[in-house]
Amino acid sequence: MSTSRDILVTSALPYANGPIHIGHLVEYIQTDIWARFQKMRGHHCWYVCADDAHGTPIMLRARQEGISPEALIARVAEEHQRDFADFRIGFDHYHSTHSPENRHFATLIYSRNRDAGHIERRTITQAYDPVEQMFLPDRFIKGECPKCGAADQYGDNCEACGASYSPAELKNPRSAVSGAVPEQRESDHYFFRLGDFESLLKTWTRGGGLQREVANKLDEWFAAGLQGWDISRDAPYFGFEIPDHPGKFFYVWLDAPIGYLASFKALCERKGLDFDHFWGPDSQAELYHFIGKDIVYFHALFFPAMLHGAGFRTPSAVFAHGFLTVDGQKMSKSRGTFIKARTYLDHLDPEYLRYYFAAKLGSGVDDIDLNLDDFQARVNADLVGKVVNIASRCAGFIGKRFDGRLSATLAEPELFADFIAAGDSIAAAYEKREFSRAVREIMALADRANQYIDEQAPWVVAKQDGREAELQNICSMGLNLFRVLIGYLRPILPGTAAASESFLQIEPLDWATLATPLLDHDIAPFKPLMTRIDPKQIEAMLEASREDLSATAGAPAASATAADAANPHLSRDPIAATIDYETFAQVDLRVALIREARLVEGADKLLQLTLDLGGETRNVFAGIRSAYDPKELEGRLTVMVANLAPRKMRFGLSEGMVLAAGPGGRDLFILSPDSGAEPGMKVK
RNA sequence: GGCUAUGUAGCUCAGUUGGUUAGAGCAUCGCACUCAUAAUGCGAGGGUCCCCUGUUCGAGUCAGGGCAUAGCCA
Repeated sequence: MSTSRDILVTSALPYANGPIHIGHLVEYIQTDIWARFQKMRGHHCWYVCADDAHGTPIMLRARQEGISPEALIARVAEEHQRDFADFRIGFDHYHSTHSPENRHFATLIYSRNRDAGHIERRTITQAYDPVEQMFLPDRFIKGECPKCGAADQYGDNCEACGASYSPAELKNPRSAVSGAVPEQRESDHYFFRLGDFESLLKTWTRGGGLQREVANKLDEWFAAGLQGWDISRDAPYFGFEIPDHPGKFFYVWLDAPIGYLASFKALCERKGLDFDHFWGPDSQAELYHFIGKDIVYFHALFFPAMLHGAGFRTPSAVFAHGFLTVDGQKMSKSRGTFIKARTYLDHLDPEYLRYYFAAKLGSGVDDIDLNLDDFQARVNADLVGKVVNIASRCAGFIGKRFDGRLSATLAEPELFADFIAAGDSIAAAYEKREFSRAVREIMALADRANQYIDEQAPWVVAKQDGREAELQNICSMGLNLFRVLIGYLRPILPGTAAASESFLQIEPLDWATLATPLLDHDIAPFKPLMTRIDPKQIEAMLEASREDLSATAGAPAASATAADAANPHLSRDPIAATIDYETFAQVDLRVALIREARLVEGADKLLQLTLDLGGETRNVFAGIRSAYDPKELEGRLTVMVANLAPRKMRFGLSEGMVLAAGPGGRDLFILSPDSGAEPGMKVK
């Protein structure tokens, strides 16, 4: 084996506003397999990660939950780490971007780039929410698509027609936070001059550390010209304040990748490692970032440029992977295929998913599909039927007839040598992240092991007197083949490997010791190492995932694709997940008489309604001015949500809402009960 | 719309620099076996390699144009 390498690997940082799901796990499992493989090869490999804890979505979510952002990210960090640990993701350290180390490095990298002239100030115009008194990220502005007119689209692109545009182009824009009409306001922002690093980046791109597809993408970006990158955000913002610019904060995407440094720094403190050996400008250590293909931009352009500008080394390589689909389609909440890590763990063994992903992962950026029927068939056939079964077939004889003792000699040294020789090719596949190839080769060996046992027919030998030594040799040979197989699978199946090691009563396997067969050795009684997947478990997991959704009713339903546009309403606004009656009954709908309707001074979308509930009146602001003249509403009956929390608006307190359908503009239609209904009647 | 990928058996995927009759696992069917968690072994059937047009003695592989799917467009 070659000399020991110093390797630092990372997975992208999960965002701290929600739980880990099986889509995330593709990356953590991929990275973990690679890191475990490197460790088995005897290299000094460190695997670090962290929660990405800053930004507007976290700030707003915390506010929505009525807790501080710190409390939110602390809770999520705990959930994330429990999920990762249960999937046997073997981080050497897990940190947070909201940490002193990260503040230190973010500030350092910023100030060094600033001092070198790579930061410039520009005044930009941005949407501003006058009610919340904050600037709005594109995702927090909603309105009608300027191309197709679909209502309720985000500020960056349209989910109905796929158009992309700037928030300023949206028709009837409004803040997703307060509902207010956004204003355009100016603000000073700080930009990282990415263009200063074009030649560095071109050299780095050609350095061989990037996948072909990713390098192609970069060439495209080079051709388009590198633009400055806005790295600041205005208060209020949950993040790090820029030291020399009070009221300005580092954009979350600035300090997220810097979290790799911060997390590793914390590991260095714990383990006494030399940080500069890995991150210094002349570092000879290897540095790899595993990421999803959607964030190549940040990792292959900004991050290396900022590191270089601040006097750190650039990554050896960035490894992008594709997305996960389930049964050939995007994960869907309504189909139950939006499966959280925890939901999976409640029903299935993590080893199954680790194996299945490994069996499908290559070094490219292709999406991979979790086909649930295939998943069950493949895990049962390969792992239980083939691999674990080898141990099971042999262990009984060794236990019952030889008191758990393996032979002192190896029955088929040539076959064993073939198994060991195959290790080079398997290792090469692991090294290149061609896990699916490694799995194919390992399974071909498992087939040979089963063929060997079949040819030798120990169950026949066992019935013949005087052939005891032969029987012991055959079964010992089978168990030695099993030991090599489980060694090869160890990066993928750490749990099964550990159980096998304790069955064989051996130290944790590494690549080098596999070549020495286990002879004249006592093993423990055999216990099943892995059980089959029952389809009921998968069905129960899907069912639970559907239930997860109803627990969070009110979350936006899965977005519809432009393809199923037969009915534009259903495709723009898909039917939400099923809820039970109790959930529905929480909404108190009442028949209301519109006693008075008035225009609202200063609001071009609102009408102020005075609603009579038969003994109680409510003041409600309704966004229906574009469709109704106040006079035509007075005296009408309609339906309102009577127990909606009052909302303070600029024009007063709104104590409920009236129900209306339609995309907006003139096409808004409020509900009316049939004649006979009286104000205050409950709708149920 | 532009760009980057992907499209091979019912399912999931291999197919190296173009080279005989396109492969594997699962599923299906037949046979054998009964040590093993109904596991295993042997064998069979199953293909318009998305479509079209080229290049070539020869194309799953290369080029051009379509179609479908996914992602990116800061």
